[in-house]
Amino acid sequence: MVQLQANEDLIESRKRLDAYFHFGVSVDCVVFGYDGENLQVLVIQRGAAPYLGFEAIPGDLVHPEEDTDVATKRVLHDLTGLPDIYLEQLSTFGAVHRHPMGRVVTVVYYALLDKNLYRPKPSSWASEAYWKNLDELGEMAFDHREIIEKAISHLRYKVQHQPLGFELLAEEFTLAQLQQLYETILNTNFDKGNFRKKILSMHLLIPLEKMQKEVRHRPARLYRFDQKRYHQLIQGGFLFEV
Amino acid sequence: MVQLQANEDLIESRKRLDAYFHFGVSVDCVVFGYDGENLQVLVIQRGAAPYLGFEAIPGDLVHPEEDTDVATKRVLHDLTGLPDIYLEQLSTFGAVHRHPMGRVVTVVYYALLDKNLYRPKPSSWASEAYWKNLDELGEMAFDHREIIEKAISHLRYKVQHQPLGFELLAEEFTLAQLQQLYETILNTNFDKGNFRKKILSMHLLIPLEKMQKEVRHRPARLYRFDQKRYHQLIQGGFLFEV
DNA sequence: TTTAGAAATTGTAAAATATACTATAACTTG
DNA sequence: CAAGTTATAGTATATTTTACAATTTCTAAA
Repeated sequence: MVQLQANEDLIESRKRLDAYFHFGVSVDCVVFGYDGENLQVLVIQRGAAPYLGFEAIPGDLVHPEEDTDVATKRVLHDLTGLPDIYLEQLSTFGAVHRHPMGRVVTVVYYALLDKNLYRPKPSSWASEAYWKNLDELGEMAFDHREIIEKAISHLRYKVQHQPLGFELLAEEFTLAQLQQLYETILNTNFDKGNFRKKILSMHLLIPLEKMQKEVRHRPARLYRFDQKRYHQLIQGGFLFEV
Repeated sequence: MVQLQANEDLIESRKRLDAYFHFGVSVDCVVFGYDGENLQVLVIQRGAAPYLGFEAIPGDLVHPEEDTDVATKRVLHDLTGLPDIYLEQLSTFGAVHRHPMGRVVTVVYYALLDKNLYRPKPSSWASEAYWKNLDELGEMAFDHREIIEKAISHLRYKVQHQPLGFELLAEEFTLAQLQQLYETILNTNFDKGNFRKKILSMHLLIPLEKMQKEVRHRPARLYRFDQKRYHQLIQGGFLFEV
């Protein structure tokens, strides 16, 4: 095995490279929610420079001694009060002048969640935190508009090949609710009977002995997504497809 | 529209945040090649500290005034002589101690190419540049081993839903070559006749009036991938599936 | 109590695809 | 020309998808 160079050499090299070590790194979170009708994204209003007063997605600089994955959860919690939810990395944006205060490369994560489970509360330098329909987005801070667009197209693609959608629904849901969600995300229509058959044939849903309540028509059966089964199936080469 | 804060305020904020601006950002490239039998990855041997003498994937620090996308092409060219090929961003690795010389967050890109078209030549601080079979990888510099693993599983996934594989073959190829490639990447076997029918039924291949040469048996027809047709089809909601 | 309305759920026949083979064609080399 | 090797075409069956139609089950109004 090859030896690492002695420590003094490293320090020497590092001095030569000092000009390269003036980047900031930030994390930004695109958090998707769903209100039963529209796909939404969590935005904050900035109470600090730059872009004071602008809408933005939750994000902030990474601490010098902090993994980016860890920073994401801290930042999201600090700004919006959301707890430790599952975030997946989307992409990194590294254009030179994307941040007015210096060179900042941002690592973008995204998450999907059931709106009814969490209520965002602004804190730290976020003066507001609320949900916004995708088609009502206006100008935003930095390149956040572009970031959201990329997250949406990623979501559209991914939702067809992986059972992501369930994270946007309550734990117990009807097939019609699931179908409505897919129709919203993918902007299409499915045949009711065929959608049902397709989804049920995957055996990824556990039918419950409970029915929908408070509807003015025949109530539908409630289902729950079978996470464990899904992981078993993909082990065996199963491909999810809507 | 909200006004940006005055410039002096920004400078003041920046001073408070200076501790956050000591990151380095690097780019790393996982370049896949295919020799007709094995899937391979382009590695260099490091001729500079740290990890002097170790194998690594081509990568280096991003310049202060350089987009990450641009840096990738520069770095790959500087180290291996490869020209401006198409690279796609894979993921970003941001663990605190992944680089011994300081905090370096790396943005990883990957590319697929036909080995016969380009011959890597080491330069700059790369003392060697060569192809290596995936199953012959040993210890590598930094977290590059982990990076390659992630790139492989990404490739395996992606190749099933997008016609990526063609970039690993010569421009003109036979159906058997294409099948062999898919079998290698996905580590399965397809029925010859059925694979042929499936692929041809997508109408993504242009049959040429040319035949394979220099084989000791009946020569096969050559095909070319129809990039234009593919883009038309996905516009209309077409889903590629092997 | 009955009935209309609204979905949920089930069923079905035809069309399209996938699968497992078989048969034949076209080339090279001895 | 025969043997070897792979390409290509074909086919019959099983499976899945699709486009509907029919039936069930609830609420709310009559």
